[in-house]
Amino acid sequence: MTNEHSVFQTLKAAGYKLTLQRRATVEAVCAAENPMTPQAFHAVISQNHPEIGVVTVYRTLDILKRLGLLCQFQLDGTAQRFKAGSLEHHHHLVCRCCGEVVDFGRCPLELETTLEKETGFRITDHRLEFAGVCRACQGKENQGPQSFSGNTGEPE
Amino acid sequence: MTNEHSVFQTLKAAGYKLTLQRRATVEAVCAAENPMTPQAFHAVISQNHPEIGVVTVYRTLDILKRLGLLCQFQLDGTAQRFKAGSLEHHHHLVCRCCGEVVDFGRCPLELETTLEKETGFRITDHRLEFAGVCRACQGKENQGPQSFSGNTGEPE
DNA sequence: TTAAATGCAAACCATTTGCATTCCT
DNA sequence: AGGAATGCAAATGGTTTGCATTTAA
Repeated sequence: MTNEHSVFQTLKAAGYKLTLQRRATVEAVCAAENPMTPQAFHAVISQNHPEIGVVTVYRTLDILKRLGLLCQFQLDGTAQRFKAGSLEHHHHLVCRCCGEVVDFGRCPLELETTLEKETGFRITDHRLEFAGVCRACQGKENQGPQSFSGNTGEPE
Repeated sequence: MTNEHSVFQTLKAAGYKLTLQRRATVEAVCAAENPMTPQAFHAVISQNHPEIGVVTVYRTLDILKRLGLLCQFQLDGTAQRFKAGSLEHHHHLVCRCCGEVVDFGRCPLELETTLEKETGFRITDHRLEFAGVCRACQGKENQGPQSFSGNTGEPE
Protein backbone atom coordinates (compact mmCIF):
# COMPACT_ATOMS: atom_id res chain seq x y z
CA MET A 1 0.00 0.00 0.00
CA THR A 2 1.62 3.18 -1.27
CA ASN A 3 0.77 6.52 0.26
CA GLU A 4 -1.64 8.53 -1.80
CA HIS A 5 -0.30 11.88 -0.76
CA SER A 6 3.02 11.50 -2.46
CA VAL A 7 1.18 10.52 -5.59
CA PHE A 8 -1.07 13.55 -5.34
CA GLN A 9 1.97 15.74 -4.99
CA THR A 10 3.69 14.18 -7.96
CA LEU A 11 0.56 14.71 -10.02
CA LYS A 12 0.29 18.29 -8.90
CA ALA A 13 3.96 18.94 -9.50
CA ALA A 14 3.63 17.59 -13.01
CA GLY A 15 0.86 20.08 -13.67
CA TYR A 16 -2.16 17.82 -13.47
CA LYS A 17 -5.34 18.96 -11.80
CA LEU A 18 -6.38 17.10 -8.74
CA THR A 19 -9.90 16.14 -9.64
CA LEU A 20 -12.26 14.00 -7.66
CA GLN A 21 -11.91 11.19 -10.18
CA ARG A 22 -8.15 11.26 -10.06
CA ARG A 23 -8.18 11.20 -6.30
CA ALA A 24 -10.52 8.27 -6.36
CA THR A 25 -8.39 6.41 -8.85
CA VAL A 26 -5.20 7.05 -6.95
CA GLU A 27 -6.88 5.87 -3.77
CA ALA A 28 -7.99 2.67 -5.41
CA VAL A 29 -4.57 2.05 -6.86
CA CYS A 30 -2.81 2.67 -3.60
CA ALA A 31 -5.21 0.51 -1.68
CA ALA A 32 -4.86 -2.48 -4.00
CA GLU A 33 -2.77 -5.35 -2.80
CA ASN A 34 -2.46 -7.06 -6.13
CA PRO A 35 -2.14 -5.73 -9.64
CA MET A 36 -5.54 -5.12 -11.14
CA THR A 37 -6.93 -4.33 -14.54
CA PRO A 38 -8.27 -0.88 -15.35
CA GLN A 39 -11.73 -2.40 -15.45
CA ALA A 40 -11.26 -3.86 -12.02
CA PHE A 41 -10.15 -0.53 -10.62
CA HIS A 42 -13.17 1.04 -12.17
CA ALA A 43 -15.43 -1.51 -10.55
CA VAL A 44 -13.94 -0.72 -7.14
CA ILE A 45 -14.17 3.01 -7.69
CA SER A 46 -17.75 2.70 -8.85
CA GLN A 47 -18.81 1.51 -5.44
CA ASN A 48 -18.27 4.95 -3.99
CA HIS A 49 -18.42 6.99 -7.16
CA PRO A 50 -20.82 5.51 -9.67
CA GLU A 51 -20.51 8.61 -11.84
CA ILE A 52 -16.88 8.04 -12.70
CA GLY A 53 -16.44 6.39 -16.08
CA VAL A 54 -13.98 3.71 -17.11
CA VAL A 55 -12.47 6.03 -19.63
CA THR A 56 -11.33 8.39 -16.94
CA VAL A 57 -9.81 5.55 -15.01
CA TYR A 58 -7.90 4.53 -18.11
CA ARG A 59 -6.73 8.06 -18.62
CA THR A 60 -5.62 8.46 -15.04
CA LEU A 61 -3.79 5.15 -15.04
CA ASP A 62 -2.05 6.25 -18.18
CA ILE A 63 -0.85 9.41 -16.49
CA LEU A 64 0.35 7.51 -13.46
CA LYS A 65 2.14 5.10 -15.72
CA ARG A 66 3.89 7.91 -17.57
CA LEU A 67 4.93 9.39 -14.26
CA GLY A 68 6.50 6.10 -13.33
CA LEU A 69 4.18 5.52 -10.42
CA LEU A 70 2.83 2.21 -11.60
CA CYS A 71 4.17 -1.24 -12.24
CA GLN A 72 2.61 -2.74 -15.29
CA PHE A 73 2.01 -6.43 -15.75
CA GLN A 74 0.94 -8.33 -18.72
CA LEU A 75 0.97 -12.03 -18.65
CA ASP A 76 0.08 -13.81 -21.84
CA GLY A 77 -3.06 -12.64 -23.46
CA THR A 78 -4.66 -11.24 -20.33
CA ALA A 79 -5.60 -7.62 -19.91
CA GLN A 80 -2.92 -5.38 -18.52
CA ARG A 81 -2.75 -4.98 -14.80
CA PHE A 82 -1.33 -2.21 -12.72
CA LYS A 83 0.00 -1.94 -9.26
CA ALA A 84 1.27 1.08 -7.38
CA GLY A 85 5.01 1.19 -7.27
CA SER A 86 8.03 2.53 -8.99
CA LEU A 87 9.10 1.42 -12.41
CA GLU A 88 12.60 0.84 -11.21
CA HIS A 89 11.43 -2.14 -9.32
CA HIS A 90 10.61 -4.73 -11.90
CA HIS A 91 10.95 -7.95 -9.98
CA HIS A 92 7.95 -9.88 -9.02
CA LEU A 93 6.62 -13.20 -8.05
CA VAL A 94 3.15 -13.65 -9.45
CA CYS A 95 0.74 -16.29 -8.25
CA ARG A 96 -1.02 -17.92 -11.17
CA CYS A 97 -3.90 -18.75 -8.97
CA CYS A 98 -4.87 -15.63 -7.06
CA GLY A 99 -2.75 -13.04 -8.78
CA GLU A 100 -0.85 -12.17 -5.65
CA VAL A 101 2.38 -10.39 -6.34
CA VAL A 102 5.42 -10.41 -4.15
CA ASP A 103 8.21 -8.01 -4.90
CA PHE A 104 11.82 -8.82 -4.41
CA GLY A 105 14.74 -6.50 -4.60
CA ARG A 106 17.70 -8.52 -5.68
CA CYS A 107 18.35 -8.77 -9.33
CA PRO A 108 21.16 -10.06 -11.46
CA LEU A 109 22.47 -6.79 -12.74
CA GLU A 110 25.93 -8.17 -13.50
CA LEU A 111 24.27 -10.20 -16.19
CA GLU A 112 23.04 -7.00 -17.72
CA THR A 113 26.54 -5.62 -18.02
CA THR A 114 27.84 -8.83 -19.47
CA LEU A 115 25.09 -8.89 -22.03
CA GLU A 116 25.77 -5.34 -23.06
CA LYS A 117 29.37 -6.22 -23.74
CA GLU A 118 28.54 -9.36 -25.63
CA THR A 119 25.65 -8.16 -27.72
CA GLY A 120 26.30 -4.48 -28.25
CA PHE A 121 22.84 -3.65 -26.96
CA ARG A 122 22.42 -0.61 -24.83
CA ILE A 123 20.17 -2.04 -22.19
CA THR A 124 17.68 0.36 -20.72
CA ASP A 125 15.27 -1.86 -18.94
CA HIS A 126 14.64 -5.35 -17.80
CA ARG A 127 11.94 -7.45 -16.37
CA LEU A 128 12.29 -10.48 -14.21
CA GLU A 129 9.17 -12.29 -13.22
CA PHE A 130 8.65 -15.59 -11.57
CA ALA A 131 5.29 -17.24 -11.72
CA GLY A 132 4.02 -20.02 -9.60
CA VAL A 133 1.54 -20.80 -6.92
CA CYS A 134 1.68 -18.96 -3.66
CA ARG A 135 1.52 -20.73 -0.35
CA ALA A 136 -2.13 -19.89 0.18
CA CYS A 137 -3.16 -21.21 -3.19
CA GLN A 138 -1.29 -24.46 -3.16
CA GLY A 139 -3.86 -27.19 -3.44
CA LYS A 140 -6.64 -25.06 -4.86
CA GLU A 141 -5.15 -24.57 -8.28
CA ASN A 142 -6.93 -24.67 -11.62
CA GLN A 143 -9.15 -21.67 -11.24
CA GLY A 144 -6.42 -19.12 -11.64
CA PRO A 145 -6.74 -16.04 -13.76
CA GLN A 146 -3.35 -15.88 -15.41
CA SER A 147 -0.60 -18.02 -16.74
CA PHE A 148 2.63 -17.44 -18.52
CA SER A 149 1.37 -19.88 -21.11
CA GLY A 150 1.11 -23.57 -20.78
CA ASN A 151 -1.48 -26.04 -21.71
CA THR A 152 -1.82 -29.61 -22.66
CA GLY A 153 -0.98 -29.51 -26.31
CA GLU A 154 -3.44 -32.29 -27.13
CA PRO A 155 -6.00 -31.89 -29.89
CA GLU A 156 -9.42 -31.64 -28.33
CA MET B 1 15.42 -20.12 -37.98
CA THR B 2 13.98 -23.38 -36.64
CA ASN B 3 13.57 -26.37 -38.93
CA GLU B 4 10.04 -26.85 -40.09
CA HIS B 5 10.25 -30.59 -40.32
CA SER B 6 10.59 -31.22 -36.64
CA VAL B 7 7.58 -29.01 -36.13
CA PHE B 8 5.60 -30.94 -38.70
CA GLN B 9 6.50 -34.14 -36.95
CA THR B 10 5.50 -32.83 -33.58
CA LEU B 11 2.19 -31.71 -35.00
CA LYS B 12 1.61 -35.05 -36.61
CA ALA B 13 2.61 -36.94 -33.51
CA ALA B 14 0.14 -34.92 -31.50
CA GLY B 15 -2.62 -35.97 -33.86
CA TYR B 16 -3.03 -32.80 -35.87
CA LYS B 17 -3.63 -32.94 -39.58
CA LEU B 18 -0.96 -31.45 -41.77
CA THR B 19 -3.01 -29.08 -43.83
CA LEU B 20 -1.74 -26.61 -46.35
CA GLN B 21 -2.54 -23.71 -44.05
CA ARG B 22 -0.69 -25.27 -41.15
CA ARG B 23 2.33 -25.91 -43.29
CA ALA B 24 2.27 -22.35 -44.49
CA THR B 25 1.98 -21.01 -40.98
CA VAL B 26 4.77 -23.17 -39.67
CA GLU B 27 6.96 -22.09 -42.55
CA ALA B 28 6.30 -18.45 -41.82
CA VAL B 29 7.00 -18.92 -38.15
CA CYS B 30 10.20 -20.79 -38.74
CA ALA B 31 11.40 -18.28 -41.27
CA ALA B 32 10.83 -15.27 -39.03
CA GLU B 33 13.89 -13.74 -37.44
CA ASN B 34 12.01 -11.67 -34.90
CA PRO B 35 8.85 -12.30 -32.95
CA MET B 36 5.81 -11.23 -34.93
CA THR B 37 2.14 -10.74 -34.28
CA PRO B 38 -0.44 -13.18 -35.63
CA GLN B 39 -1.59 -10.48 -37.99
CA ALA B 40 1.94 -9.99 -39.25
CA PHE B 41 2.33 -13.70 -39.88
CA HIS B 42 -0.92 -13.66 -41.73
CA ALA B 43 0.26 -10.80 -43.89
CA VAL B 44 3.37 -12.75 -44.83
CA ILE B 45 1.44 -15.93 -45.49
CA SER B 46 -1.07 -14.05 -47.61
CA GLN B 47 1.60 -13.22 -50.13
CA ASN B 48 1.73 -16.81 -51.27
CA HIS B 49 -1.63 -18.00 -50.01
CA PRO B 50 -4.22 -15.25 -50.16
CA GLU B 51 -6.97 -17.75 -49.35
CA ILE B 52 -5.71 -18.46 -45.85
CA GLY B 53 -7.60 -16.48 -43.25
CA VAL B 54 -6.25 -14.81 -40.13
CA VAL B 55 -8.40 -17.00 -37.98
CA THR B 56 -6.60 -20.08 -39.14
CA VAL B 57 -3.28 -18.47 -38.42
CA TYR B 58 -4.49 -17.69 -34.91
CA ARG B 59 -5.65 -21.24 -34.47
CA THR B 60 -2.41 -22.71 -35.71
CA LEU B 61 -0.33 -20.42 -33.55
CA ASP B 62 -2.41 -21.49 -30.61
CA ILE B 63 -1.67 -25.12 -31.30
CA LEU B 64 2.03 -24.45 -31.67
CA LYS B 65 1.97 -22.54 -28.43
CA ARG B 66 0.26 -25.37 -26.62
CA LEU B 67 2.83 -27.75 -27.99
CA GLY B 68 5.54 -25.56 -26.56
CA LEU B 69 6.99 -24.71 -29.93
CA LEU B 70 6.66 -20.98 -29.60
CA CYS B 71 8.06 -18.26 -27.45
CA GLN B 72 5.46 -15.70 -26.63
CA PHE B 73 6.22 -12.05 -26.05
CA GLN B 74 4.05 -9.34 -24.79
CA LEU B 75 5.50 -6.02 -24.01
CA ASP B 76 3.19 -3.44 -22.52
CA GLY B 77 -0.02 -2.95 -24.36
CA THR B 78 1.18 -4.24 -27.69
CA ALA B 79 -0.29 -7.24 -29.44
CA GLN B 80 1.26 -10.56 -28.59
CA ARG B 81 4.17 -11.71 -30.67
CA PHE B 82 5.46 -15.16 -31.33
CA LYS B 83 8.75 -16.59 -32.31
CA ALA B 84 9.71 -20.17 -33.02
CA GLY B 85 11.50 -21.72 -30.11
CA SER B 86 11.04 -23.73 -27.02
CA LEU B 87 9.19 -22.48 -24.02
CA GLU B 88 11.97 -23.54 -21.76
CA HIS B 89 14.05 -20.77 -23.05
CA HIS B 90 12.55 -17.62 -21.70
CA HIS B 91 15.46 -15.26 -21.77
CA HIS B 92 15.59 -12.54 -24.30
CA LEU B 93 17.03 -9.25 -25.17
CA VAL B 94 14.50 -7.21 -27.06
CA CYS B 95 15.35 -4.13 -29.04
CA ARG B 96 12.81 -1.40 -28.46
CA CYS B 97 13.58 0.06 -31.77
CA CYS B 98 13.49 -2.74 -34.34
CA GLY B 99 12.11 -5.57 -32.27
CA GLU B 100 15.17 -7.72 -32.72
CA VAL B 101 15.41 -10.45 -30.16
CA VAL B 102 18.56 -12.08 -28.93
CA ASP B 103 18.30 -15.16 -26.80
CA PHE B 104 20.63 -15.95 -24.01
CA GLY B 105 20.88 -19.14 -22.09
CA ARG B 106 22.17 -18.30 -18.68
CA CYS B 107 19.64 -17.55 -16.05
CA PRO B 108 19.78 -17.03 -12.34
CA LEU B 109 18.08 -20.19 -11.26
CA GLU B 110 19.59 -20.18 -7.80
CA LEU B 111 17.49 -17.14 -7.15
CA GLU B 112 14.44 -19.20 -7.94
CA THR B 113 15.26 -21.71 -5.27
CA THR B 114 15.99 -19.03 -2.73
CA LEU B 115 12.71 -17.35 -3.47
CA GLU B 116 10.80 -20.56 -3.09
CA LYS B 117 12.25 -21.01 0.34
CA GLU B 118 11.61 -17.47 1.42
CA THR B 119 8.15 -16.96 0.04
CA GLY B 120 6.55 -20.37 0.09
CA PHE B 121 5.68 -20.05 -3.57
CA ARG B 122 5.97 -23.09 -5.73
CA ILE B 123 7.60 -21.51 -8.73
CA THR B 124 6.68 -23.02 -12.06
CA ASP B 125 7.87 -20.49 -14.52
CA HIS B 126 9.86 -17.39 -14.95
CA ARG B 127 10.59 -14.75 -17.46
CA LEU B 128 13.63 -12.64 -17.78
CA GLU B 129 13.71 -10.02 -20.43
CA PHE B 130 16.07 -7.20 -21.06
CA ALA B 131 15.07 -4.35 -23.30
CA GLY B 132 17.24 -1.79 -24.88
CA VAL B 133 18.55 -0.66 -28.18
CA CYS B 134 20.53 -3.01 -30.32
CA ARG B 135 23.77 -2.03 -31.92
CA ALA B 136 22.19 -1.45 -35.31
CA CYS B 137 19.52 0.81 -33.91
CA GLN B 138 21.67 2.97 -31.72
CA GLY B 139 21.33 6.50 -32.99
CA LYS B 140 18.07 6.03 -34.83
CA GLU B 141 15.85 5.69 -31.82
CA ASN B 142 12.38 7.16 -31.30
CA GLN B 143 10.48 5.30 -33.96
CA GLY B 144 10.44 1.96 -32.21
CA PRO B 145 7.42 -0.28 -32.03
CA GLN B 146 7.58 -1.48 -28.46
CA SER B 147 8.63 -0.38 -25.03
CA PHE B 148 8.47 -1.82 -21.59
CA SER B 149 6.70 1.42 -20.68
CA GLY B 150 8.25 4.74 -20.32
CA ASN B 151 7.31 8.13 -21.46
CA THR B 152 7.82 11.68 -20.49
CA GLY B 153 5.22 12.06 -17.82
CA GLU B 154 4.49 15.64 -18.83
CA PRO B 155 0.95 16.84 -19.43
CA GLU B 156 0.56 17.62 -23.11
C1' DT C 1 -11.90 32.84 -17.11
C1' DT C 2 -10.05 29.22 -19.55
C1' DA C 3 -7.42 25.44 -20.58
C1' DA C 4 -7.77 20.98 -18.78
C1' DA C 5 -10.63 17.12 -17.55
C1' DT C 6 -14.80 14.42 -17.91
C1' DG C 7 -18.41 11.31 -19.83
C1' DC C 8 -20.77 9.44 -23.34
C1' DA C 9 -21.07 7.08 -27.52
C1' DA C 10 -18.82 5.48 -31.22
C1' DA C 11 -14.62 3.75 -33.19
C1' DC C 12 -10.85 0.47 -33.10
C1' DC C 13 -8.08 -3.48 -32.88
C1' DA C 14 -6.87 -7.91 -31.56
C1' DT C 15 -8.79 -12.11 -30.70
C1' DT C 16 -12.61 -15.62 -30.38
C1' DT C 17 -16.73 -18.10 -31.65
C1' DG C 18 -20.76 -20.17 -34.37
C1' DC C 19 -21.72 -22.53 -38.17
C1' DA C 20 -22.00 -24.27 -42.71
C1' DT C 21 -18.61 -26.00 -46.04
C1' DT C 22 -14.42 -28.37 -47.30
C1' DC C 23 -10.69 -31.40 -46.68
C1' DC C 24 -7.25 -34.84 -44.82
C1' DT C 25 -6.65 -39.73 -43.75
C1' DA D 1 -17.11 -41.76 -44.74
C1' DG D 2 -16.50 -38.86 -41.02
C1' DG D 3 -14.34 -36.23 -37.82
C1' DA D 4 -11.16 -32.47 -38.12
C1' DA D 5 -10.05 -28.09 -40.17
C1' DT D 6 -11.30 -23.96 -42.64
C1' DG D 7 -13.35 -19.44 -43.66
C1' DC D 8 -16.56 -16.25 -43.22
C1' DA D 9 -19.12 -13.12 -40.59
C1' DA D 10 -20.49 -11.78 -36.37
C1' DA D 11 -19.54 -11.37 -31.43
C1' DT D 12 -16.47 -10.03 -27.86
C1' DG D 13 -13.48 -7.54 -24.82
C1' DG D 14 -10.16 -4.28 -23.92
C1' DT D 15 -8.76 0.21 -25.00
C1' DT D 16 -8.92 4.70 -27.52
C1' DT D 17 -10.94 8.79 -29.64
C1' DG D 18 -14.19 12.72 -30.93
C1' DC D 19 -16.81 16.00 -29.08
C1' DA D 20 -19.85 18.71 -26.32
C1' DT D 21 -20.12 19.75 -21.33
C1' DT D 22 -18.18 20.56 -16.84
C1' DT D 23 -14.68 22.00 -13.61
C1' DA D 24 -10.24 22.99 -10.95
C1' DA D 25 -7.15 26.65 -10.49
